[in-house]
Amino acid sequence: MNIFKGIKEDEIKHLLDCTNAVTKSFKKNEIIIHQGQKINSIGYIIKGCVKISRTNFDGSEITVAYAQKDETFAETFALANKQSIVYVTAKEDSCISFINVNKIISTCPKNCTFHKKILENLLRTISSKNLVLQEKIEILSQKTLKDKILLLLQKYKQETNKEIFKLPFSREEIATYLGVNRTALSRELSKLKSEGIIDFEKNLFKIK
Amino acid sequence: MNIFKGIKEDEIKHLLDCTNAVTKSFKKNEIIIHQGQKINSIGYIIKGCVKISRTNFDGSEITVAYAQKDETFAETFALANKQSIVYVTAKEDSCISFINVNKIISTCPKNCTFHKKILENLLRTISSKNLVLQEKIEILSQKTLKDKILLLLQKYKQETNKEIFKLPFSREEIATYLGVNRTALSRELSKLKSEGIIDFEKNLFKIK
DNA sequence: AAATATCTGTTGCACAGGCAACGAATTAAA
DNA sequence: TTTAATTCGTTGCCTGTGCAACAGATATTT
Repeated sequence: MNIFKGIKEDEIKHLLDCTNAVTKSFKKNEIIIHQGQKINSIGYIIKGCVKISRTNFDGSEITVAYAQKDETFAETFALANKQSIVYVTAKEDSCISFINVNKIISTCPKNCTFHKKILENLLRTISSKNLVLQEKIEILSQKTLKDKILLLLQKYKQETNKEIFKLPFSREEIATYLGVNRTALSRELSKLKSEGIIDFEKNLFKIK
Repeated sequence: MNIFKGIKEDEIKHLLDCTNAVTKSFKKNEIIIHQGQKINSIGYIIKGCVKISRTNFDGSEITVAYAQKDETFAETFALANKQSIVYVTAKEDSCISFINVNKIISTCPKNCTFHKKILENLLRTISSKNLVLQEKIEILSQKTLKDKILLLLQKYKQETNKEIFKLPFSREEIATYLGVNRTALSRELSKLKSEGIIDFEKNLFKIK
């Protein structure tokens, strides 16, 4: 699901026109949205991959999510016309279209027939983000690190639907996502491996 | 914000009609939505208060959120036409209208002018739920129980905008929400009190 | 190739917090 | 009022995990 699903190429172009969408390029590690920045446009990833995170009050970083090509971000703040509580950085060289959300919601002056479709897509997009957040909450709610790891792996296994699946994150990133210490993660992974519960080699994992 | 915001009483009635909404009553502690139940309607709370939670794979309970009068729940599952991964129970005697979400999205056959308004409201509702979930993630991402408690209290203080504010939850409920052990919560609360960082009496709290 | 930086795993130590057992206080039921 | 049930706080014990320090592996730069 993405906001342009079911909409033809030329209609997408038309839409980007009639909403005065602005497209920008960002280098790897460049900040796309700053924490505290007032937002009125959603970001649509034309090319690349971004990280959505926030600074904890103790200064540490909390990873909220990752988003890739064809996905959107900052919908929530754009809809509320609020300041962003997260910052968004380019994980690799990326290209982003910023689409004014009010122009999506309001009736198109040119009376585009696909406006309604976009609105419905936006609804479904935000809705599915909700599910993603709930999954993260489920993982974070696990009492032990062992359970957090296993749940995360299970979800990835389901997603990829493969016996051996790849986690596209560094150990540090996984630890941050789980909200735990990196070395504790390494220790627990090794333990799970020695217990024969999982197996892994670099970023390839397997649950037995 | 709720899905009927800005819509007149008689139009709401009209809408409930033209979407064939069904209204049901539930006793305290009665289950409104079961885990695994196929959902195609959103729940709109006419009266009462509900708890949204889920069963962890170890059998323990994870509280997702609470919802009150005029608020909605299960939008996410209804939109995806999916099975619910949460169950919803009445915290007190409640009255719920179930509104078929497809009838909200599709153009109204009677051509209601407020249909568009509802759709926009629904969008904003789901969007703001997103924020609520993110706040919970922020709390759960705190490394220590102390930080979790303080962040929770700060958020409630902000919400109520009062020096002394009430947490409408039992200790057990707070602990479940934070994903920690109840006695550990009590211990930490007492410690924070003795350190002079907070003060509390039953459910009334104060941050110094 | 050599030098440097980044990533990952290992281990010792300390302590936060889970769990069990208990008692006191409060509320509900008989 | 008495009894039972629920809620809340306290404490001892023990395990899980954060942290620091380090080493080896891998990737990047010069």
